[in-house]
Amino acid sequence: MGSQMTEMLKGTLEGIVLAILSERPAYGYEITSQLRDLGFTETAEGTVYALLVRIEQRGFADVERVPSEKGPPRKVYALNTKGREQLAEFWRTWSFLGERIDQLRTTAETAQNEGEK
Amino acid sequence: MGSQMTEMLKGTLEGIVLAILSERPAYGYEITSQLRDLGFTETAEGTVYALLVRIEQRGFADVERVPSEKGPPRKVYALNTKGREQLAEFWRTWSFLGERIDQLRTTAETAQNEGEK
DNA sequence: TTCAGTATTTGGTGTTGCTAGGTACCGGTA
DNA sequence: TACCGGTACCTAGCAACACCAAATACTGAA
Repeated sequence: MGSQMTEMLKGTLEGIVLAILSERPAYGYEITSQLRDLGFTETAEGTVYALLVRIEQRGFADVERVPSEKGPPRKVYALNTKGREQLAEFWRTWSFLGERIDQLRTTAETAQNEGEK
Repeated sequence: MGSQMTEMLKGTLEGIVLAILSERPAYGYEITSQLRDLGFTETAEGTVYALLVRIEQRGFADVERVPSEKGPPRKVYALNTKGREQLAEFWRTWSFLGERIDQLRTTAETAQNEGEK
């Protein structure tokens, strides 16, 4: 996808990563590949790492260094209480927005069809 | 709502306004109040006007100055072909994102419930 | 003439994801 | 040994976006 997706991910990517972390703790490289599997093939590695720094700084996750057999030590992020609250808030905001937009879509398309008669 | 919504609106507000314009031509002040009616009570006027400038500059809408009885002349924006294409692209991007996120939500909540057993 | 409502504009700010590169550790291969 | 691909993390600088604050301007009513 293109720049639309880039702009739309602003504000949602954080929620997406929080949701991934809510399933189980994970580290950056792992999250990046999970995002690829999810369909976000164009999300850059650097983006994920920067986001994780932010998540840690805001106290949404606890971090633990775990040695890896295949490379440098991993930084494993585990969602904590504050992070779960943030995720819940994300779902609320997402639902609100989704409802309005879906509503707008139906009325807009109806208006469109009326005009085509 | 708070800053979550602010960030989430990035990239979607343009689509929302394009959708509003797809129903019928409108001017900034009018769009602002429509947004309020839609539930976006915290969207600043300045934001809408800046967005409309962008929409015009990218050639998504044709603009016409129309005198008003109650104040300064209105700048009426009418969505054109390019704008409709952009709107269609917005719906595609939105659907894609929505599907992934909803999917993530269900799996995350399921995992959550499993953990609570 | 002051005020509220209508209507648009503009400069500066903070947050965000992306680009593009770098560092570092490991195993296998030439 | 030297090299390379896979793993794993970090960073500086950038562009886009929504928001804030304030200004301008036109109208009719108090």
